[in-house]
Amino acid sequence: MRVSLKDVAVRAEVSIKTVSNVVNNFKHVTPATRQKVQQAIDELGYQPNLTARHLRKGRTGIIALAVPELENPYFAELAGAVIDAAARHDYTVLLDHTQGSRERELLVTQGFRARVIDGLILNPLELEAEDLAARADDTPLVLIGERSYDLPYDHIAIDNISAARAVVRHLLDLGRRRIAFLGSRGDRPSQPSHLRLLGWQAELAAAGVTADQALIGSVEGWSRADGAAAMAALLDAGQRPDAVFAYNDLVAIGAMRVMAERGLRVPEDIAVVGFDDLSEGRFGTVSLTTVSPDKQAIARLAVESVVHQLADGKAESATSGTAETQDATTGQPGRAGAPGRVGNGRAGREIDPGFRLVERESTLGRVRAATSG
Amino acid sequence: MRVSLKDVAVRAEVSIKTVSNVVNNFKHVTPATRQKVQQAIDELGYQPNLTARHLRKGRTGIIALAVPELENPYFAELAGAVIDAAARHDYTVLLDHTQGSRERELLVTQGFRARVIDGLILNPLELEAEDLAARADDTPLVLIGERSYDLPYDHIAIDNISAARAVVRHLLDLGRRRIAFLGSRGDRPSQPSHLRLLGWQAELAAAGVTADQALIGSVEGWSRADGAAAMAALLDAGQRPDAVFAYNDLVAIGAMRVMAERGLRVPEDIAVVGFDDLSEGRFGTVSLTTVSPDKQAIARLAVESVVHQLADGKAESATSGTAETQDATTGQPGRAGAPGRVGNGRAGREIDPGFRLVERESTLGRVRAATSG
DNA sequence: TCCCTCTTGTATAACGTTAGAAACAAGGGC
DNA sequence: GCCCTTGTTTCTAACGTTATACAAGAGGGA
Repeated sequence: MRVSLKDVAVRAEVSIKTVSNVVNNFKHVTPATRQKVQQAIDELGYQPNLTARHLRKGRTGIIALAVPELENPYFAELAGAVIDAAARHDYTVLLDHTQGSRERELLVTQGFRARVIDGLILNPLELEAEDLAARADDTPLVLIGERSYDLPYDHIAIDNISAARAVVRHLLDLGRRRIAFLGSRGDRPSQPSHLRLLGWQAELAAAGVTADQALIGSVEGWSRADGAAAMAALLDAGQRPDAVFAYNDLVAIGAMRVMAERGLRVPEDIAVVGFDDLSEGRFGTVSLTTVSPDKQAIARLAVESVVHQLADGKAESATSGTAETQDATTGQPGRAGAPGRVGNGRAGREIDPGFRLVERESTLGRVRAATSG
Repeated sequence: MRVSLKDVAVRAEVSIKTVSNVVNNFKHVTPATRQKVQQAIDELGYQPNLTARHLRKGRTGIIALAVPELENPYFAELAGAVIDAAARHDYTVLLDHTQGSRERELLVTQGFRARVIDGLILNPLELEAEDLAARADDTPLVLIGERSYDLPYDHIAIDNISAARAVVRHLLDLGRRRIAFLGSRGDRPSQPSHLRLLGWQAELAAAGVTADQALIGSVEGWSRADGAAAMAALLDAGQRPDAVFAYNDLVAIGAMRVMAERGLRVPEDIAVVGFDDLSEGRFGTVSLTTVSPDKQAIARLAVESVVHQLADGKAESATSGTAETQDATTGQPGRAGAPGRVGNGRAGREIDPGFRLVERESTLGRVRAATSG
C-alpha cells in the first residue's frame, strides 16, 4: 500500500500540515520536529503523490513536445535536447508525434491532454493559421520550426532565408553555377520548405545567376526515399546540376545514394549541402556539409518560453535577455525579433536560436572545383 | 476560467454526479437528461480534468518509456512505435533517456516520477540485477533490450544468440571465414553485447572455424564513432577480416566509413552485417544487411504487458496468447518462454518478439564472394 | 391499498495534497 | 500578573473527480 502524508503524520505523531511543511521545506519548523518527521518519512519510504499535489496547485510539471515524427533523427535529437532542458527546470516531457497530420496537430493544440500538461511545444507542419487562431485552450504554447504564423505565440526558429542564402552564396563562391534545390513541395505554397526555396532564389538573383526552375526538385515528403526519388527525377529529366542544396540532410542523403548509383562523384561532379546537421550526415561515405541549427538553444529557448509564460501568465515574458551569441561561420546571433501581434494578454515573439554552416570539404570539393554544367 | 463538472451541473440544472454519469457513459440516464447535460457540456466547452480523475481513480493514463539515448535512431524508432502502441490502449507516453547512466536508470526504476506514471518500460544498459531486486516501487515494470536479469519482471527481447548465430552462419555460407565481431565492451562481461558475441563464438565453433580473438573489436560505446574507431584499430593491428558482424547498425556504419577511407570495398573485400535495421542503413552508399528486430512487436508486447499488469495486479498476466508468428527469413516465431522466478505476486516472462535477417546483397556480395583471408 | 422491485437521480464522502486561518505556547514589556 | 507579540503547529477547506449509499418516483402483484 502506498504511504501518504497522513501515514507519516501518524507515525511522527504530528499533524499532516507539519509533514507537508517539512516536505516542502517551509520555515517555522523546529529542527527537532523536522528531524522527527524526516525520520518517519525515511522509515516509511514516503514519496509525495504528484497527482494530488498537481490537482491542488494547478500545475503538473509536465510539458508536452509534439513533433512530426521521431523517426527523423532531427526531431529525435531535438527531443533529447528538450528533455534535458526541461529537466533543468524540473519539468518532465510528454512526447507525442503528429505524423505531419493536420488533424493530429489540431488535436494536440486543442488540449487533448487537457489539464495534464502545463505547456506545449509544437513543431507544426500542416497546421493553418486559422486553426491556431481558433484555439480555445489557454495552455501556454510555443511554436518551433520553419512555419511561421502571424499569431501571438512565441516562435523559435532560425532565419531560414538567411541560412539558405548563406548556403547558396557559399556554393557560388566555390564556383558552382547550376545549383539545384531539392525538396520543394509543390502542392502547398506555404509549406515549410518555402523559406529555404525563397533563400535559394534570392541569393541566385543577387549573384545575377538565373534561378532555373528546372533545377527545383519536388518531393512528397522529406525522407531519404523522397530525396532519392527527387534526385532520380531530376537526372532523368536530363538535368546536370553541379551542386545540390537539399531541404534537409535526409533528402541530401537519399540524393547522394542516387548519385552513387549513377556514377556521379561527390564532390567532384556534384557538391551537396544539407540542413539539420544530423550525426548520420557526418558518417556517410562522405561527410555531409550542412546547416546546423543550434538544437540545444532551440530546446532551451522553447522550454524557457513555456516556463516564463507559466511564471506570470499576464505579464510579457522576457526571454530576450537570455538569447545568446553564436560564434558561427555564417551564423546569426541569437536575437529576439520584433514582437508579433499582441493578443491573449501577451505578445508573440520571433526568437532566433542561431545556426552555423558546417563546412565539410568532402561534399563541397576544394575551392574552385571543376564544374560540369 | 476552466469549467468543471459543477459548472455544467448548474447550467443543466442537474446534480454533479449526473453530469459525471453522462461524461462516463453510464447507464441509467434518461435520454432526455443525457441530452440536456450534453448540451450544457457543449455550450460551456467542458473538458474533464484528468488530474482530478486520476487522483480519484488512482491511474494516470501515462506510461513512461526510458531508453538510453534518443539520438540512437533505433530507440527513436522504438519510441515512436511505443507511442503508437500506447495510444491504442488510450495511454500516453512520458519519455525519458538515461544516457546509459546507472544512476539515472536507478532513479527511473525507483519511481522518481512517482504516482504520476502507471507503468514503466525500461531499456537498461548498466543496471545490475541487485539494483532491480532492491526496487521498492510497485509500479508495473517491463524490461526491454538485450540485458537479461533473472527477476520477476517481464522481459521483451529477441533471442540475441540465435540472431547472432544466424548472421554468422549466413556469412559462413557465403564463403567468408575471417569474420570479425565489432562491438565488444571489454570492461564488463555482462554488457549487452555479450549475447551477440556468444552467438558469434558458438556458430563459429559449430562450423569448426577458429574464433580468432584478435578479430574481436572493442568499443567504448555503440555509436558510429565507436564503430569507426574499432574498425580502424582492427586494421591498424594488421587484421584483415573478410567479413564484419557489427553489434549494431551504427557501429557497422562507422566501420564502413573507415573501410571506404582505407580503400576496402564492400562487399568485395569485406562483407558487413549490422543489427537493428535502421532506416539509415538502407540509404548508405551501400545498403546494409542487418538483423531486424520487430520493433512494432516489441512496442506492442511491452505496452500490453504493462496494461495487463494494471488490469489485474494480482493475477498473472497472460500475454502469451497474443504472441504472433513472423514470416521471417531466419526468424524466430514470437513465443513466450518459460516464466522466470515467481515473486512480487507474479511471474516474470521472457517474451520474444521475433526478428528477421534482412539480406541486402550490396554489403554481402553475391554467393561465394571471393575471400581474401 | 400496501409493499416490493426497478429505475433514475441526488447527496456525501473520499483520493492526497496545499493554503490560510486559527490555536497554542513561550517570552517580554508594562 | 496581564496582555501583546512572535514563533510554531494544528485545523479546515478547498482542488475536480468518481463511488457508495440513499431517496424519490413509477409500476406491478397480492
